[in-house]
Amino acid sequence: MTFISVSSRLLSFLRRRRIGTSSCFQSLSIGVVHFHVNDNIAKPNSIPHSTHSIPNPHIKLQQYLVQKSKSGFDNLDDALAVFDKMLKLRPLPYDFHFNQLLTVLVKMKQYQVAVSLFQEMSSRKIDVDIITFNIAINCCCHSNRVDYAFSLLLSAFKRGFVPDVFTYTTLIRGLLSQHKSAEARLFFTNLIKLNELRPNVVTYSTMINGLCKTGHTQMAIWLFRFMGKSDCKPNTVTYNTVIDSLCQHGLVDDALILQSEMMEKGILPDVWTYSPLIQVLCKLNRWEELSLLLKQMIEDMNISPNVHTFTILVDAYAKSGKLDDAKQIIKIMNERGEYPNIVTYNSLMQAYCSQGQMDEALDVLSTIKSKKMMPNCYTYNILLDAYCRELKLDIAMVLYRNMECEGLSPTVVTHNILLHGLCQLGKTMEALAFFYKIQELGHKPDIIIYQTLFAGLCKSNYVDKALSFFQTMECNGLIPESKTYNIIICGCLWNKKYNEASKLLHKMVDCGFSADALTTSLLQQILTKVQDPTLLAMHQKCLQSGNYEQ
DNA sequence: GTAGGGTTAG
Repeated sequence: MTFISVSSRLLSFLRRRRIGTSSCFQSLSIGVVHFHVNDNIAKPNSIPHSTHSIPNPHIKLQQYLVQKSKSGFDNLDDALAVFDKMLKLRPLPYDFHFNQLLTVLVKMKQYQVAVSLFQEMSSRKIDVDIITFNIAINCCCHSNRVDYAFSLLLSAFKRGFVPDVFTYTTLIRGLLSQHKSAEARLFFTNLIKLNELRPNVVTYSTMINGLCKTGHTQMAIWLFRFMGKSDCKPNTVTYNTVIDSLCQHGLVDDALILQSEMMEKGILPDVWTYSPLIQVLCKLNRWEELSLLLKQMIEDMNISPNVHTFTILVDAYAKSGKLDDAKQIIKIMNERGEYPNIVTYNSLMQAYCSQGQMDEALDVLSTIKSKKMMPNCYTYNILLDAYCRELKLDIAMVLYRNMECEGLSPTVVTHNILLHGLCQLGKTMEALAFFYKIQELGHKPDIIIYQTLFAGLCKSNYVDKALSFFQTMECNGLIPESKTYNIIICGCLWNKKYNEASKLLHKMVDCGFSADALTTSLLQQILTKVQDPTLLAMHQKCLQSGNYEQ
């Protein structure tokens, strides 16, 4: 069942409810209670007022589940065995016992298993409540089955349950996580209009986060400001979400203003408030402000950086060539018990690689292994890239084969690094063979792989081949970017193929690309060879907009 | 029982 069909049915369901069908829901609700009373199997269906009325096996079960909700199950089989035992228990455990078990599975991220148990419970007509439905709906959303989540919502309606703010917030998050932001917005506003939902701080924060993540930052900020004027004020999570989004968009000053604002309002920042701010200040080389912010965080607010925060610092120092500072951070991490993880070590490794200190980089690999950590694809890609840049393709290839021995599947990034390495060495035919080979292995080339291939082919004067692959790429549904055009136009000019270059520039214009500095320069070169009024107009437009580099 | 949870590679 698709979302659209479920969604439209749902909204009509809600509308019907607004037009005086509340009695229908009431009777449905009574029907559910009636079902419990007359059922042959003795099944308690609501939480008893005191523990005196809970049968002894249920008390033991509850104690066991409370313990498991803290520690989790060692493995899935144990959880399933408990479920089987619960099914055999007479009288049957209460709905909240089943909810407890499902919640443990959620904590173990066993979403699909939880949904299966929910289905099993439904088929055995075991009593559930709206919380059970909410857990199942949440699990569907986490498994990217928002369509099934909506069909569960319909089932809940049909069984007389009244969805609550948890149900709707979960579904909104599900839609947003599936990039269905338009549907989420419509769902959210319609529910409010129909008085079905009174959003709480989690609902608003969920919407704001989803809007930020789907590129609707302005709308997210509008909603955030709307919240500020409403009865439901933003909390730390809400502020963190917006601050993070502003940082992602490079709007660090706005983010810093928001961080001051939250403190003035008495909303305490946490480590997650500071991490994106730290990251963006590092990126912009605003070291003095960074040091003030770190001082505020650690000394004034008494917030300790976590592994994530420290890793941001290691990476920033590494990228700025401040290798000693990066090493110092690692030392502090070890002293404070915030031990470096694979990401931290990868950043450190990159620092050594960028300085050409390959022996030290390999030492980091040994450290990773000695600490019983598993190198990941990033680890190998960093090393492979460094060796390729040093034109040591043989070593890179050995490492590439090593990846598979360690159970790591090379990614499209790995293949691009090697393809680039082959092209750099002028081994164009080997590069082409490698390009075919990765496809035979089932890897789909992306736009960057194609760009590497085009650059390699053009460099070796195989521009016709590059043009032919350009068509193949488009047939495969990949949309060229302005960089893609620039590479291939540059190749055409290099090979004196002015008409082909001109055609590509026309195509760029037709596709709505505006010329950047490189395109403008290429355009100028073509105009010295080809008389073309359209390109001339384009070039003049570029010069007027100041989009030109010598 | 619902939100954030973002760090590393081409």
